Amino acid sequence: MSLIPEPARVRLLHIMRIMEKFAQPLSSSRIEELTGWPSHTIRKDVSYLSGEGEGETGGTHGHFGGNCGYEPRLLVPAIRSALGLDKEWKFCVVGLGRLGSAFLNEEISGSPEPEFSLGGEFELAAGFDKNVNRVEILKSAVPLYPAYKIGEVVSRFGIEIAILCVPAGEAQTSAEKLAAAGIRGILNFAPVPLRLPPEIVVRNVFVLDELRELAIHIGPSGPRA
Amino acid sequence: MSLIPEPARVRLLHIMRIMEKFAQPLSSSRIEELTGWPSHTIRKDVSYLSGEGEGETGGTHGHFGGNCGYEPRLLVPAIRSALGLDKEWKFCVVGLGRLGSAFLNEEISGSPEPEFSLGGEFELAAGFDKNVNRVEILKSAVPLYPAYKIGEVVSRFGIEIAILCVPAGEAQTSAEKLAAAGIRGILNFAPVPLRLPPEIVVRNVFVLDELRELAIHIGPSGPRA
DNA sequence: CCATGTGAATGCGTTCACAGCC
DNA sequence: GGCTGTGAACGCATTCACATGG
Repeated sequence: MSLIPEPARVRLLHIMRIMEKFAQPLSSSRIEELTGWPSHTIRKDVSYLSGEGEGETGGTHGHFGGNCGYEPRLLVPAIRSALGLDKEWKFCVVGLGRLGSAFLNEEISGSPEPEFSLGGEFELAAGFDKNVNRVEILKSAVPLYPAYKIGEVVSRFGIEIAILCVPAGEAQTSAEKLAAAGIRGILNFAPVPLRLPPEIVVRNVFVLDELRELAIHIGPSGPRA
Repeated sequence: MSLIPEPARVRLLHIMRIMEKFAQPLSSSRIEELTGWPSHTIRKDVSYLSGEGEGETGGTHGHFGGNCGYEPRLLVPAIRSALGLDKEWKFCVVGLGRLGSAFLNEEISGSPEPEFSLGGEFELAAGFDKNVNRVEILKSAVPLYPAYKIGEVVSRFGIEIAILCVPAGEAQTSAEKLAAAGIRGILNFAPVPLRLPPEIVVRNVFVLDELRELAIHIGPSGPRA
């Protein structure tokens, strides 16, 4: 079932994001301009979709549009369903410092611009913080709870994903609380690796590593060292 | 010079991070436990270092430690130099909303715990925001400036990297300002791709995509769909 | 035994080149 | 001509298996 290579799935994810903002058809070469990935790679990635679950037309041409490019109306749902994203996910934010609170109100940054919305497929269902004061002071459209209620709230609301924004020293214990509560995936912004049962999917965002990778690509004295 | 495969460099980066916190030697199998990467992969990655610039011992054994594992004192500097990280980098934060301000004071989250420090190799040299009010109100150990001073400050201080935390609508213009000022790398948290000259290295952190990738790995009804 | 170290084989994603369709 | 679509060739990272040293 999961025959699509992971790098291809990541690209399809980005392609989907771009297409969501367009109504007109987008050709593979136009997508190349927008993403930097070669057009044949895009075509190959899209071709994985036809090989999968939805063998509709049976022809060898134009599954997702005519000769002018890919039709967002056709491609976006196909990607969503092939990637298993045609589902509503509930997630929570654990740790409401400056970073964690940035995710409240379904925003990613400190601005109310709609482009920052997380979109319809992920619903922010709760926020948690160890500091009861902060929980009560922070204004938020989503309900906030003290950290000791993680177990109760996560399982009651069926929250499956958590964004972990606590300090490094609390990350492991917070993660274990989430695991015990039945969480299934954690997006970890705390700069420490988490030790969890393998059935729990962890994705790390280590800002220091990101800076270092940038530095690697820049090189000591130019774009290519 | 850059013969080390990129995936290997990323792993070496993480290995370096882990070793920085240890004084005792770490064996490849111990690193496997900590990272999940197989020990032979770690050994292969380390072996790339010997093939590169530093052909020191000439032997076929124990470049970076004895028979008890890798010596952090030896391995960490070797990785740093092989990856071109033995240099001080100045960076700035553009956009001081909740997300951007989380990076002030060299912290990554809203907590003053030292583990969140970005370490010695990256120096936060400035913060910028379009909103002059915010620039004046925010307390910070690093100097803050209104956004129109980006060009002046970046070139004067020799800032080479920027963390971009502005709303999507401002991202492209902010990035162009940075580019004109001579920035060489951008860590982009704004959820839009940036169109910049190819000599400028861009690394995107799209939280929505991270959530989606998590969801992909979790699958519709279990760890593996 | 334990550990690292590394050429050689394997496997997989990318790239190519061309076929099919408008 | 444009485009999508896809099997096949290619190249590179991973993995294996074994050599080397303590």
